[in-house]
Amino acid sequence: MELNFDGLMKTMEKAALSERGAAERVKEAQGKKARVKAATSWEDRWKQIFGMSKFKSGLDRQRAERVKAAVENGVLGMDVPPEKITGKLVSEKFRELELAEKNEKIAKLLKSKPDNYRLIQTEDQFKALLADLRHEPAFAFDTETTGVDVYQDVIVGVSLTLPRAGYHVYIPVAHNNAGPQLRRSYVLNGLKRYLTDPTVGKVLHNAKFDIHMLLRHGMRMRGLAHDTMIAMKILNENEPSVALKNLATRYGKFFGFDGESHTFEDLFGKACFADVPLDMALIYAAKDTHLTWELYKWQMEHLTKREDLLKLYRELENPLVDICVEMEQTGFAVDTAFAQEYGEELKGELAEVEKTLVAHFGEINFNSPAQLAEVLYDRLGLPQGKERSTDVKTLKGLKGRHPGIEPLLKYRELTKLLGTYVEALPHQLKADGRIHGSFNQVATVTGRFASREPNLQNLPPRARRLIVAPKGWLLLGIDFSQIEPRILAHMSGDPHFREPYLKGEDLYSTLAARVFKVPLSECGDGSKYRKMMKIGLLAVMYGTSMFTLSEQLGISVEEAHRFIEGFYDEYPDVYAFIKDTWEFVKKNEYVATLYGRKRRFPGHREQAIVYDQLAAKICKALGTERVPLDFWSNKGIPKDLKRKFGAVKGEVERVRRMAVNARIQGTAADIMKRALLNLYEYTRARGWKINGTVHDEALLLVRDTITLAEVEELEACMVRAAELEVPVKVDTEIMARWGDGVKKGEYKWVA
DNA sequence: GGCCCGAGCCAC
DNA sequence: AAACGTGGCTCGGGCC
Repeated sequence: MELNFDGLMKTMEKAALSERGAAERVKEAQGKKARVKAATSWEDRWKQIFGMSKFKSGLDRQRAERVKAAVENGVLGMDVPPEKITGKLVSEKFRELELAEKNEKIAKLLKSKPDNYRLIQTEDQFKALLADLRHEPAFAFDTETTGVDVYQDVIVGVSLTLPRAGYHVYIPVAHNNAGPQLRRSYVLNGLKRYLTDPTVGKVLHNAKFDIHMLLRHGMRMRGLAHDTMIAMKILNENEPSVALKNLATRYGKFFGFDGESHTFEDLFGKACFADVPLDMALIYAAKDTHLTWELYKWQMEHLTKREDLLKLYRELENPLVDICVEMEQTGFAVDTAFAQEYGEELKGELAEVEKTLVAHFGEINFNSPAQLAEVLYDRLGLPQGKERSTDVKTLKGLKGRHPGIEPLLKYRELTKLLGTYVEALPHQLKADGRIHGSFNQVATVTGRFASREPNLQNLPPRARRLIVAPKGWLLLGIDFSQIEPRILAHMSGDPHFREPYLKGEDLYSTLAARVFKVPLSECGDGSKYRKMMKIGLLAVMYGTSMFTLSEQLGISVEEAHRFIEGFYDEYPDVYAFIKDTWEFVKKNEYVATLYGRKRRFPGHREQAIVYDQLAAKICKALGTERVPLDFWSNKGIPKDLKRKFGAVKGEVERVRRMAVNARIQGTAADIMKRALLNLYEYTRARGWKINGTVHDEALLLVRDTITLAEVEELEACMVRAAELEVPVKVDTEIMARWGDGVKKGEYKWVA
């Protein structure tokens, strides 16, 4: 636990963790249903269904109309005749409530204006501000904009908090129908030397957004000292919302903000900030930087108590913000002609397959699992699992049973490729004809990047081919080879496991030969032993159950168990690594990566203690060393033990899997982030760009005059990012089209 | 018509 | 009772 306020954090983190649990959501939904049922009036019912705080859009008015209709038709079955609804349309009533609620919040907001919030509207006021800014080694900064599209919207005002001078300002520059305002260019020019000076610290909440917005107006901000959104995720990766106002509402009492802080949407709904009156805008916007600064100080209290986290934040996450901005700004070029052509080709294929499917199954929607299940299991009487699933695995199992299955699988493949990628990507182009997705450095609990709008990390090979390098440029893909097993080799310290890497042998072949006790010559590329070993090692790292592993390998559960036991016998330190992780997370409720990133599991200790105690009792009762694989069907386990153990088994084992995985996957993520920093330094000096990252691969945009020596220097940037006691290897692909390149040895170098 | 969720599936 | 970790997108279908 990083933050001191144990009770609060514990509750918070528990809530956050449970939010991830589907069971909790179901329970919540059931509770909601019950409350709705119990509501005695239409108003109550509305509240329960939508929540009073959510009155904001025209959409809700539409809903309201429907509620009214439902009331009138007696559908809701309530004893509230329509005429009793205050004589007005329901929608009007809601509009009234909505307005009243908003106005109340806004009135409260206006009344709350502190004396040190200042509106800057004249040149004199602005010059006085700049004079004070000269004495600030660091300040908080924020932009207000017409919207959240960083490639379309514009800045309508900026706010600053000057901590030494002790006041907070909002400078409107493009508000509609408002009082006197300075011009945007004048204000940005005045602030430029402070915003671009790397030695003047800027503190922002979600700096990436503001850096993009400043770039819209031709300014490159430098000198990000602290990003409170990112730091929050480092302090608590389970934080459910890192929206500034939500953090203020939740933690504000620890840094001087009592009561609720309303989000923009709460106060202004879908309005454009340019239309917000200046007095209101001041309080809202100046509060943003004010909050950001206080949150920053509070976060620093906690970070300084945890040197490892401070280091992780300062040296890794904070400088990465600039790289995220660069990746997003760079974007990906799409070969639209190829996309068009390929799309047509796929559509042609799809039409053929559809014809076949109609002949087999009739005119149904083949995209609908429900309709499909009805045809497959009810009409055609194919053998159904208990779940009537229509997923690929199930369908493959039914292949021999019906001639329509094969084309159905083909249909799935084609619609996925076409609908999710080939047709979708060209729609994502921005004004400059490139795709600018967003990369989020703190979206995952393990530290990996996430990518969205579109997700460029899950393009299948065939869709990657739509992405090309612009003329005069090349795409460079440098990926870490087997980074996760290498991390396991390093962290476990297992000398036998490290051996193949140190000797330059193939990992899986060597492992397979040892575990299966067959000559190395029988474990070469493509051999069944090597294949099994590869899956087996993945199972070890991901904590796969013996049941799943047996299915994957097509062997019995007992055989799978013997296989993994055999592996642990040969590599005892790997086993110890896993057991140590379990012990550590039981004791500390967190695990850490090689570079200090933490994943916390609040509340695990208690459950793990129960788990271990009950496991010991079961072993004693059975006279075995471990809880048997057939725990659930085992008749020898006393009923009450079975019930009690069953209650904690799933969750404890889940945490243990996540903990082991977080150490390995998280360390790999750290290494990639370190690599990106090295690459950024190298490419920036040459005007090249970092394009993106796909977990163990860095994508770069480089000039086509690049030399072999330069490629090798880029590779060195990657390799030296990993400080492992086993060699680290990278592979580079040189491409004009993503996924269609050559290895550096095969490339025809210009120079 | 938008929101939400599950099923299914793509990547590493 | 549940069986593999981390994500995001599309679709159908239910909701109002």
